[in-house]
Amino acid sequence: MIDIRLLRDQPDVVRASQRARGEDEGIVDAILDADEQRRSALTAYESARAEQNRIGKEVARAKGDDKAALLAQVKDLAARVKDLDATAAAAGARYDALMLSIGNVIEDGVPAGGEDDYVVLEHIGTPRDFEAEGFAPRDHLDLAEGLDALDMARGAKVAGSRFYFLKGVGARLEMAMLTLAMQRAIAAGFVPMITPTLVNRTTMAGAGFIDHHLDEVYHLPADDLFLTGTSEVALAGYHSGEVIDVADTPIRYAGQSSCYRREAGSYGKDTRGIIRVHQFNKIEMFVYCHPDQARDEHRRLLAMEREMLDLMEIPYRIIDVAAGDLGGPAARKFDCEAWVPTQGRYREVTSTSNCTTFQARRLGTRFKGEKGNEIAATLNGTLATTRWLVALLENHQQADGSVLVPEALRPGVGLDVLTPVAP
RNA sequence: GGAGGCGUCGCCUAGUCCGGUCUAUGGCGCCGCACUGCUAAUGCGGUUUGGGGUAGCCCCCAUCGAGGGUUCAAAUCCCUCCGCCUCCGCCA
Repeated sequence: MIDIRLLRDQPDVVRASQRARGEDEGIVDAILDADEQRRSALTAYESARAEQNRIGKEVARAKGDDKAALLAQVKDLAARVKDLDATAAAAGARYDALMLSIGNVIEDGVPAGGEDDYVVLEHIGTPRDFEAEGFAPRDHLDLAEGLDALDMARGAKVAGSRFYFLKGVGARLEMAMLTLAMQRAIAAGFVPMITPTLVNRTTMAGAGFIDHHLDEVYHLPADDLFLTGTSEVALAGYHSGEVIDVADTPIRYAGQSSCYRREAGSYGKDTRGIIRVHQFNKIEMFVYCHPDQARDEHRRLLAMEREMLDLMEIPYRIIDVAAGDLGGPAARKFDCEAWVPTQGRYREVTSTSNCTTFQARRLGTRFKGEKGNEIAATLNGTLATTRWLVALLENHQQADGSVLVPEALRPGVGLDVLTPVAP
């Protein structure tokens, strides 16, 4: 949720943000109008209620005829208070619905436009020239099956399409990668967390996934619990309703969890291998900080992602995601995209968002500031995830189907080279 | 799944049986002031959170786990839900 005071004081800022996102800027005036109505309805209710409270105290003191007279007088008032309360509640509900539907105000410098209007900030590393090396690269699924590292067929048998088993060196590679990511996060001052992957409705809504991404979320109706698509959800809920101490120093968490996504609406997309799956693992960074520090903290999360990708020794680029592709809570988002040789293009492997106070306002996460309690800022970013295996396998493959393990992962995997097994 | 207990303004706690004087008691902590070589101790005052009104001093509304209901009036009565604790049952 955005700050209503910003919308009242500088509606043009919000209009410009909506325009850049390609969304309706008329909603700004709709909200201002609803806010006006809500406040006048509230004032009407509150003054009637004050009158009722005042007479109520007289009733308590009065006796006999006086009391009977007062009761007769206040009976109508009680009915009127009830009506005014209902009116105010309805006006409040209209206002809330509008406020929840508007996305965060974008940060200065975010490219305008939609999915294809991103700006490439930097390329790191150079894709290998397989033609010059004299062989055609195999895709990650071929490679992984050759290494007996991945079993898609049995994943489908046991759970359905887009499920899989990571097996043998596949499991070892993922565990080594996740462990390295966690160790680096700890070294950088992040508090390691293993989070709940099932959360209640309140938490899911607070993180913003019920209003906007409901189709992508697994729901367990018997218990009204939701499987989370990222530990961001649990980490955002962690300090909900609390006053935390981030006036000077950010609180930084690194959450490890399995992540679950329905991938509804992506039928036919990325059906080969593990690029798009229903369940995967991820190390997610999540930061609470003073709003004034959010921008710097965002760059710090990006730097963490870069260092980790550098250790994977894979070529990647960094993009500044366009306003229309940000998602509601983000004011700015940087994605790192790794080179996938067999697709001849870059694919998203990390994503870091600065949600400023948008998410925390909804979750009620505050800190003691100079002007009393203020809303904290939240940020998140990927430090490692299962999809990275695609880039690791494809970029480090050799002509014989073996795969070199990057230096940084060798201690964790316990191998320098992953070698194909006999068929 | 069953039985019982509990949930009060940062923490602990009184109040709930029997609705109104609850503007929620007291302690701890915290903040300010006073006193005191310094510290400590002591005394006095302040200290829930959110919203609305106001130029401002301030005023008003809501808030006793959450949501409904009864009533002129609810921390207090009724209903539903949530969470925690104890015991029993079941159990990858």
